[in-house]
Parts: sequence; structure tokens; C-alpha cells
Amino acid sequence: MQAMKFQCPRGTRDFYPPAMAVRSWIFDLWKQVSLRNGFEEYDGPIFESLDLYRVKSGDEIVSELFHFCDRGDREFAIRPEMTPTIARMVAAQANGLARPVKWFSMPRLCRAERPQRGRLREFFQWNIDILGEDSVLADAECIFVAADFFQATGLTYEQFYIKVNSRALLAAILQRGEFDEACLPAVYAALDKRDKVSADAFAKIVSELNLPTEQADTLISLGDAKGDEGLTTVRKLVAGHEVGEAKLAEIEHLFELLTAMGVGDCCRFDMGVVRGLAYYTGVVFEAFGKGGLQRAICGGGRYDNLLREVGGPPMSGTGFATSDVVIEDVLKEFGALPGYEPVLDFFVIDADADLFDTVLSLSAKLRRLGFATGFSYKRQAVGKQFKQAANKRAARVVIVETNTREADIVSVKDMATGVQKNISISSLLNAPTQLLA
RNA sequence: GUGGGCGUAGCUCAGUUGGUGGAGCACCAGGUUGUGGUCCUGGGGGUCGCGGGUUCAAGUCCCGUCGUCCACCCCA
Repeated sequence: MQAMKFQCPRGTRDFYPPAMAVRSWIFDLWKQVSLRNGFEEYDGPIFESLDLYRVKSGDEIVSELFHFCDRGDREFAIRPEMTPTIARMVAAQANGLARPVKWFSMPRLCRAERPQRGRLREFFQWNIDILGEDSVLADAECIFVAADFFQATGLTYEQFYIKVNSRALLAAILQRGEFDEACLPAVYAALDKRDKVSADAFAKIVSELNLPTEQADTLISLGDAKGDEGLTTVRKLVAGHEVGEAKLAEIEHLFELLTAMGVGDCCRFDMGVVRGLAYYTGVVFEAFGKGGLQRAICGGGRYDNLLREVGGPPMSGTGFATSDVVIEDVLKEFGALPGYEPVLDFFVIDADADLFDTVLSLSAKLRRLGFATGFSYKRQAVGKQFKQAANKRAARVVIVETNTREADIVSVKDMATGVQKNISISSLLNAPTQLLA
């Protein structure tokens, strides 16, 4: 093979038409689900000041960003996530925006990571955010939107579920257990690993934290705190603790809301969901496919301090994000991706080369009526033109034939059913798609 | 940043103990002189990722390099 000098850069994808069709299908669903849940679309620049990301994550994040300087030595980075951008945008107009702010976006993001399954260096992410609403109702609505999307893709409750937890509740439990502040990050990290390892491995991770026996036991039981039984476990752990009881009541209320919205059955309490260590302050959740890929396919939660941290006004927020890469992965696993749809409504062919003018004029008219219409560039046998029509996945073929000249009649054939009828051009143009119904 | 697998036609892959490269699909062109996606025939296209080494001879063995996939780290 002639060595191709250029290929798409590591971790990026070329979207040839079949792949682009899948991407568009996912985007259309994202948008449709967002809009019907009352979210408005926004977007920002594809690069931001490097400092915007430093503020939140510190200097070490820079090595995982694609960053550059302009000719004035100003530092920028291609956006690796959307949250700083929406925080910046909302902060800038905070006083003028009606609350709650319900926004969504489908940004292209880049991260300078080593690619692996479900993680590329360039990808698209669907972001859903509600800002300016403290009530757990906003969290419930976000979880509902996630469930709504997965069902819209065709997945069932047999194929996905959503784990829900509260970091505020977890913090209260640890506070009551008198866990040392300093070891909290390690405790969070350990819990977050719970579902990725066996019970034994988890016990080992816990023992390596060198916690007092009582605290280690608490942590083990938290790791197993799932579903209604898990809530019972937690109820005992927070009994008599004011904040803990309040946070427990809050998450119980959340589940009541989810049940009322009809998605309670795909949601499950799970203390093992902690999510990163970054900025989550309250409810956190992750969606999972029930197949072989044990990987979160969507995640989010409440971030009540973030706007203030990026220099904005104190304003609460909650939301989630998921990427096109993991969505495609999980849908492929369940065979839920769509086939390649027909791209043409009509393909117009001529039975005789000197009828080509009619092919052109009829095609143009159909196109102006909004129908995707094609024709062969070459004057060749009807069979060859049919072959092209099939190849272009045309839904119908219009045959311009000898009696078209005198009688204005064409044949229209439905390629799926094989049904073919003679009709006048004028009636074809009056009701182009209903003729064969 | 660390570790492992793989790199042969546009795609998916064969290639036997080293002896001057194949299939299916796709693409293009013909055949049946007005009907396709599921017929028949033919064709184009690869210095076997790249570089070096061993050998009379390397797709095949060795080293390096680049690419890619997977896992770890990390995960906004």
C-alpha cells in the first residue's frame, strides 16, 4: 500500500456518511429530549482562557488540555468540558436570567489523553443543567431527562438503570462516624471503586486506609448500601444526627418524586456512586448499561458552589453529561443503533435519452417541494438506472417514458413494495408521497 | 506516564517448516436491446506500516520506530 502520509489524529474520528448518520441520530435525540423537557440550547466558544480551567482544577490539569498561545502570548485551551463555560456565561448575566435556568448543549470537546474504549481525544457531550434551583426537584428532573433519553433510544429498564446517591448524606455519615477530615478523599475514592471490584478487593482497599475498626466497618457497610435495604442501613447510621437525617429525608423525597414521574423503577439508591472528587455537593447519579460493559454511560449531580468558585454569584446548580462515544458503545451492545435510512425520496430515470430534459425539470420541481431527489448522470439502460436508484437507497423511482411526451404520464414505483402505477405529472406534484399509499 | 495485543487490497481477514501475495464484501465496466436491491463475466487496486539486520531468498525470523486497539493511572 502506498503509505498514506496523513490520517486523522490519534483519538479523533472521521465521520463517513454512515457514521455521520449515527451521530446525527444521537444528536437529534439529545435535542428532542432536551426541548420536550423544557431546556433551551446554548453554546460557547470552542476555546477559552486557560485560566478558566486552572481556577477549577489547578495547574496539573494543563497537561491534559490542548492549549496554545496567540500572538500576544495569551493562553487558551480547547474546551475539555462545558461546565466552566456555562458557569461563566450564567455568571455574566445572572441577574437578568429567569430562574430556574434550564439549558442544554452538545459541545465538541477535546482532551489530550491516551485514547481507550469510551474515551477519545475529541468527542461530543450532551450537557443538561439547571441553575438557580436549590430544591431536589431539580435533581429529580435531571434524572428524569436521563431516563427519558435512554428510553427514547429504545433501551428498556432491562437494559439500563440509574444509581443515585447523595454526597451530602455521605458527608453527614462520615462526620457522625468522626472520620478524620484528612482521609475523606481516600474514603471517597475507595467507595467510588466499590462497584468496580469484588467484595474481597474492596475489603482490602478499606483495610489499607488504616481506619479504626469501627470506621472500617462503617465503610464496608456503606459499600454494600444499595437499594431499599441500603437506605435502611443508612437510616440506622444517621439516627439521631440532625444533618444526616435531613439529608436522608431529602433523598427519600427524591425517590418519591422519581416514582411520581414514572421512572422510579429504573433508579436505585447506591452509596457506591461518589463521582470524582471535584465539585459535587449533593445528589449524584450515574447511569449504567446492564450488559457486559460495566461502565458509567452518563453521570452528574449537584454542584452548589461552582459558580462562586469561577467568580460568579452564589448560585446552585445540578446537571449531567454523557458523551456520544459511550452512548454509541452501549447502543451498539444492545443492537439499538438505527440502520442506514434511505437518503432519497425519489430517483427519476428516463426510458429514452431524449427525455432527459423532463427528468431534469421534474427532479427540480420535486426538490423544490422539499423531496430529496436524484437522477443518473449517465444516459443508460433502465436497468442500470434502477441499479443506481437502489444503490442510493431511493424510496421511489419515477420513470419518464415515451408516452410522457404526449400524455404527461409517468410511472412511479415504490421500491420497498414493488408496486408501480401510472400517473400524471401534475398529480404526482400535487401529492408526491401519497400516490402509492 | 506504565503494561499487553495487533499492523497484508477501500472494509473484514486468510497466507501452511522463510521460496518473488489470496478470498469475501465494496468499487468500476460489460452481458440479458424498458425495471433494482438477491444473476453471469471481466477489471482496477497492495514495494505485506516504515527503517535496519539475519539469509542464496523475509509478509513469514530478530531489533528499532511509527500507528492502532485494550487495560492501568487519571477522569472535568
